[in-house]
Amino acid sequence: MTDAPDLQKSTRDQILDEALKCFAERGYDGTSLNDIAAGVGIRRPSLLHHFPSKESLYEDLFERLLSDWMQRLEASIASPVSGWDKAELVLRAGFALFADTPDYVRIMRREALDGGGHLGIDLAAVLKPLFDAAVVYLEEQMQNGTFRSHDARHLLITGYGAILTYFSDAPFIDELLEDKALTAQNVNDHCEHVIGFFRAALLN
Amino acid sequence: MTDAPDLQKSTRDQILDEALKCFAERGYDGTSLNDIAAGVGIRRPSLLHHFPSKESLYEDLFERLLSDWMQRLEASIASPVSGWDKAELVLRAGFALFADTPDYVRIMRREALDGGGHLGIDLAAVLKPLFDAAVVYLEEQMQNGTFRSHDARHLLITGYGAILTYFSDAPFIDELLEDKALTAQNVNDHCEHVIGFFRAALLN
DNA sequence: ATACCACTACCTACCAGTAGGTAGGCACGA
DNA sequence: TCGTGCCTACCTACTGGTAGGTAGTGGTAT
Repeated sequence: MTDAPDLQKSTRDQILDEALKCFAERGYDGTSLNDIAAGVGIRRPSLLHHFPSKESLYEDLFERLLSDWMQRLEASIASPVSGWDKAELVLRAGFALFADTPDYVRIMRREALDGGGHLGIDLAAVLKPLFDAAVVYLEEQMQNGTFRSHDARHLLITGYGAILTYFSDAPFIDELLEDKALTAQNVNDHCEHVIGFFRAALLN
Repeated sequence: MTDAPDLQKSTRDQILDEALKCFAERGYDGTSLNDIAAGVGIRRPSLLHHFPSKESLYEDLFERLLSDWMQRLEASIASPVSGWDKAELVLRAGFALFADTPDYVRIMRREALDGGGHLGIDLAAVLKPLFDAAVVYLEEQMQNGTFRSHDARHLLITGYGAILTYFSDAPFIDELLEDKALTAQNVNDHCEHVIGFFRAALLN
């Protein structure tokens, strides 16, 4: 409980930080416990003193990030604005979220690629309620003429892909842009672009 | 799509087929040569009789798929239509390409996630000329008023993410849609949606 | 104080299992 | 007879995980 000036993070937190980096960069199978332990500066058995297994370490990490995301997203979803402003708010919240946690994004993307199957947590099941709520919202806006008509489900999937990709594929996009994708400037440019693009597509 | 009778397929081609499936599903590190060999019905050393190493098998596969893609894309890019029709043509060509080769898409996505680093081939370097040409084309269309103004580079990245994601994350999207994402019907729906969405965003 | 105790965090040494890859032999068709 | 295609047997390196030991810490009874 001594919340004194944290000169140094606990070993456990250092492990989680390093694991996040490694899993994001090289994936679950591409990361060995030795890699993580070495990054922290301890031996593998010492790491396994803090987490009972590789899988449980990954699950801890994954669940923590997922609940972080849900909290932040729900905060913006619950806000009382409406119409385009709400869509823009959520888009901006998503961008800010991803920009803050690009390593999380890559892990999520890897999970989506694998179909979430290789671990206990079902990513899609957690996100589906949000998805369904967004579908209802979009269809309302389309029906009352605020938004142009699109297929709400496919629209959401398009938006999901458009935003997530910029962060998950950052190493690739670096090369296309001939510049670091994740600089504050470039992230901001992409955010403004996506919002402008969606506005152009949805509003008359 | 309807391949020639399997009886006629060389072992080498069977290996390439099985490797494609495995690498797409579980990634490079998640796939062992035993997995591939077992899928073909031979032992691992027999597989290594056809390919000198796991890495070279992967590279063969990857280069083959990349040149397939380039061929098909260039065919549609070279067509003499212009304005929105050209954008639509290329979008449709991309969709058809991805729909035909969803396993390739997942491998490409994995490669983009890893930054293409862990193998010799530089995906971004190959795609960059296409990217640059598309930027020039879009900026022309925007300047002469055919398209609304957007940041061409970010627009392309958005499009890339929107289309690729539907195929790469199919297992995840299955659950959101409560239906198989890759049925002909759903692929077609998504294609029409994306085209409608881009048309709405680009045309006045 | 001091001796004892329980506990944490780390270590070395080791395990069984599996990875990619090699060596060498056997069957068979040109 | 030679090359191809496949095999079994084996190698080394590394995986996740375990066993057992050792510092250091902090509380507590003497």
